[in-house]
Amino acid sequence: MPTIREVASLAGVGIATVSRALNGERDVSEDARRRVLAACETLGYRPSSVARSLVRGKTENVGVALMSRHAPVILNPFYAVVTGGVEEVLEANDYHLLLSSLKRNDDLLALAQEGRVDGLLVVGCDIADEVLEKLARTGLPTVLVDHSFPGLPSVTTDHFGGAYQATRHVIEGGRQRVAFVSENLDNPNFRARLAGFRRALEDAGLPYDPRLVAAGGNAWEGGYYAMRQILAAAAPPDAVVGANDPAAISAMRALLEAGLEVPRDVAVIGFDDLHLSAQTSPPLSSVHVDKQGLGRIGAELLIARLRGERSEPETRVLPTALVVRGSSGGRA
Amino acid sequence: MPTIREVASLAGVGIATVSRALNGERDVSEDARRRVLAACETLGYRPSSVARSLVRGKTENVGVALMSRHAPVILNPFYAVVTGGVEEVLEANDYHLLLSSLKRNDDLLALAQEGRVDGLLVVGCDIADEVLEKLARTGLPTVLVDHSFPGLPSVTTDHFGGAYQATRHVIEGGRQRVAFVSENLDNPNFRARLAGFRRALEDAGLPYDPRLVAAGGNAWEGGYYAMRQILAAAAPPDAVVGANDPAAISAMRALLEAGLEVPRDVAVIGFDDLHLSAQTSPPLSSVHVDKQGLGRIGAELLIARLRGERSEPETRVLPTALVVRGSSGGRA
DNA sequence: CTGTTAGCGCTTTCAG
DNA sequence: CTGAAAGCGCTAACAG
Repeated sequence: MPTIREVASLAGVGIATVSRALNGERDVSEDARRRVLAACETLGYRPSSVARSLVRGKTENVGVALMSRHAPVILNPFYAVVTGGVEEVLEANDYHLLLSSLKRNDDLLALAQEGRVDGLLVVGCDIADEVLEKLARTGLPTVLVDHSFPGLPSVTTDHFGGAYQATRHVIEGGRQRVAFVSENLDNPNFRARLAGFRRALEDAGLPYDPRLVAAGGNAWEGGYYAMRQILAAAAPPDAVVGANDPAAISAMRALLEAGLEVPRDVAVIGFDDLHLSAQTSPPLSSVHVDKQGLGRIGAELLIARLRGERSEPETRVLPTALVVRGSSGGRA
Repeated sequence: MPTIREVASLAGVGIATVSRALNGERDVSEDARRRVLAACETLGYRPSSVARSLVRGKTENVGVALMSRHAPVILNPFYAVVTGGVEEVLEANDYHLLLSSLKRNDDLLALAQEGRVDGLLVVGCDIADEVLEKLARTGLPTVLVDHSFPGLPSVTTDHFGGAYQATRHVIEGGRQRVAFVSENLDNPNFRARLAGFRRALEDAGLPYDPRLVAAGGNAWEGGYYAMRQILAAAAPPDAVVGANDPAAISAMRALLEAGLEVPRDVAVIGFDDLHLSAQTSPPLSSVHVDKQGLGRIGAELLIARLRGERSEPETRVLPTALVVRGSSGGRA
């Protein structure tokens, strides 16, 4: 790899002039600039981004850290779309995207402190608060996506409101025994969704029956097992709200196996509105989450911060939208 | 951010000792190492990866360049899975993944020459040969994924063989008028698939009718338009081979609209075996492509090269597998 | 307008 | 075993 010195000597100028010519400053004679450019061309020279980063103190890299138990993370249809939104904005702003799937909490701090990136987008809510605390203290510009934490800017979804919408929707369709299935009930986002579900029940004057709420494990099949638990514990519900689409979809399977028909016997609605949800039969109703917007806005927030335009932690909550398809239709 | 100098003075040693202690060399007294580690801890120090990269001449970053007309590229279900495979291997080998979606051919060369990455995985076959030529000349360790080019190591799929399998499959099912629908016929991979299709026809003693081959544009709906073209130009085929799954799926829609039933009237089979293909109704038969394997093996090839273990360009062709589902079933 | 110089933070000889 | 010193390739004052 040629260096700036070789370019300088070939062009017959000093290295500072090469630097100036390449960085588009105007204090360079047309003649010198031409010679420099020509030398770069023949040598195939490009300034080393590493050397440049060292002296300028910034890398133009943004880290996207997705923590998940399911690796590789990019295969998760939710996060893949979020990442797509991030990608779009970073690219438009000439930042490079460093994709990092964190196996251990420690990896995040290492990434934040080794100076490989100018800022960090932390996606998902599987990060321990204690790590977030330390992360905030590093001072590295950071934005949380799909998660929030005091002291850190973030962009999230209106989980409570979305679940409220979904639940009210099935109730308005005439359902009275509404169940809630989830992969787990620890995830803060799922908890918020459950809270919205309960509030909707309450507002409709419907009783809350704990036997109609279950978690079946952190996997695609979680909803299936949750549904079976519910079916085993009580009389079948006439509606099911899934904490997310996979939970709802796999719950449908359990319903089917139990001889229940969707939506005739049981209305089903999911949450997230993944692309694949429209493909099930019957097509799954869902609560639309602006996944790309999450990524896009997260990246925008971070970039504003990198440019020094913003400082105080800012929180953005994206609204949801009810998407009614066949699975939550009225009774036959 | 603390520097090595601060750590050194806090620990009461020279910076060289700090460096040695942190890089696990043994020429450091237990006592000194302990003091250094303690100092790092209290200061929250991590060596700057940028400075380290500059002196060591490597970044531990690997670039993944996906060129596509469809941005953001990660939303493409094929490449997303390929990237997942890459991610898995890079992470296991402590490389960071720099995701780069190239808008212009020029971006690739810039990425290759600015020293931000130690090696490059170029995914997809939308890169101009002339750019690949230049890329090879940069000397940066590079592996092509899902594409090949003389002089560059690569990992690809047996497109010809896969299409041959698919076509023979429908012929063995008793079909005689087999069509081929694609997004375009310029993409070298699609051309290879078309060639496999033709060979299968030939080997079965079936005539090749150009009116049964069409391209409908580079979009999800490409297969739909291609199918309509074919339906308009000739008597309906009794089987359709899609150059990829999206083409096959959208072709099914055109068939349906024309009053043809799948698979009774027309057998349909795709190529790639995307996750979503199993969800259509009837579920789409397809030629399975080991997408994760493409990414995984590409990354392995690159890493071997970065470690200096390999040198001569090596080409790997991954086999395909026929996946029979409902769409290519026998006539009713 | 231009060249010289001093680092950016680290690793790595090279003498102690 | 350890510290001083020399860069890695570049940018940014600072004098011409």
